Amino acid sequence: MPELPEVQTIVQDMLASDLLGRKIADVQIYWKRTIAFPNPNIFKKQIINESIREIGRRGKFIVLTLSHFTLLIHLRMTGKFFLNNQKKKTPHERVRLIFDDGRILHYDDQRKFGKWHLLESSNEKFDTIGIEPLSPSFTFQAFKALLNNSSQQIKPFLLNQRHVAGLGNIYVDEALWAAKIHPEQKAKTIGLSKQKELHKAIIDVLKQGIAYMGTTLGTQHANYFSVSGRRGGNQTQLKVFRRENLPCPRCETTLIKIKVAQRGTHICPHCQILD
DNA sequence: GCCCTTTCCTGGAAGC
DNA sequence: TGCTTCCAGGAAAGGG
Repeated sequence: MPELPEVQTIVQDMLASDLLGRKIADVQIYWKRTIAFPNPNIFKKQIINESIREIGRRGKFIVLTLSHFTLLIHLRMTGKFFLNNQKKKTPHERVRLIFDDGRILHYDDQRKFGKWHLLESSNEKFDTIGIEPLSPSFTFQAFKALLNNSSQQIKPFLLNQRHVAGLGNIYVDEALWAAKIHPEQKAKTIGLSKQKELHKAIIDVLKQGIAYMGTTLGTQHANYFSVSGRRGGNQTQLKVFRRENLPCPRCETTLIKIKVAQRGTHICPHCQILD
């Protein structure tokens, strides 16, 4: 599932694909509900003839700055992009953008959870998104203040995009394992030294994810591919995620899978103890 | 206002 | 073998 490192890799791929300055000549919508805003007819009218001015990321959103609008895309579980010249519709294609050079950006989304928003300003959407964990504003002091202000369990706290932007199930499990914190520990009850370890772990697991160009799990129906169709490499670096019944890389205790806030959660029952 | 539950979706896996 | 049920999960909406 695309989280910050996967979205970052997609953005880097789009930038490397010479999409900047390209004009959108046409658009096809195969699943109307993918277009969250505005309604699909208005969306079509507004986006045709727009040019791509900037390509970026905010949290898990891909941000395409166009001539007059901002296109925000959230891939959720199974959204993917492929850029090529192939006109044939793929089985799970929901939207396609056709550029003035003939290339087609196919948006594939098996489970139809992904959403596109075409807005005049991205501000309204970004008001509710928290700190970028790889930006200078993600200081330990800022993170500590957020933790000390929440009685939520640490796992759902970290998954909540209002606090820290871009974390999902994979990188939260990895960061909590690295900091030796149980996912059900209440945020405000985490001690100072573990708060510091967690702050560092979040940055480390995300940077590693980007360095390995994302995490691709599974084979046939893998949930993440870059724009060029390349698989990520970070799955070989995971320490706990989807590694239940395997030994903990730190202490060799058998890793287990539990449920926290309705999410499948992977922990080492020896390293990650509730305080 | 905070926290928990439900909903949206498909297809592979598990159960019978 | 073939059918049904369960499960995966990000984020928004609804409920307590």
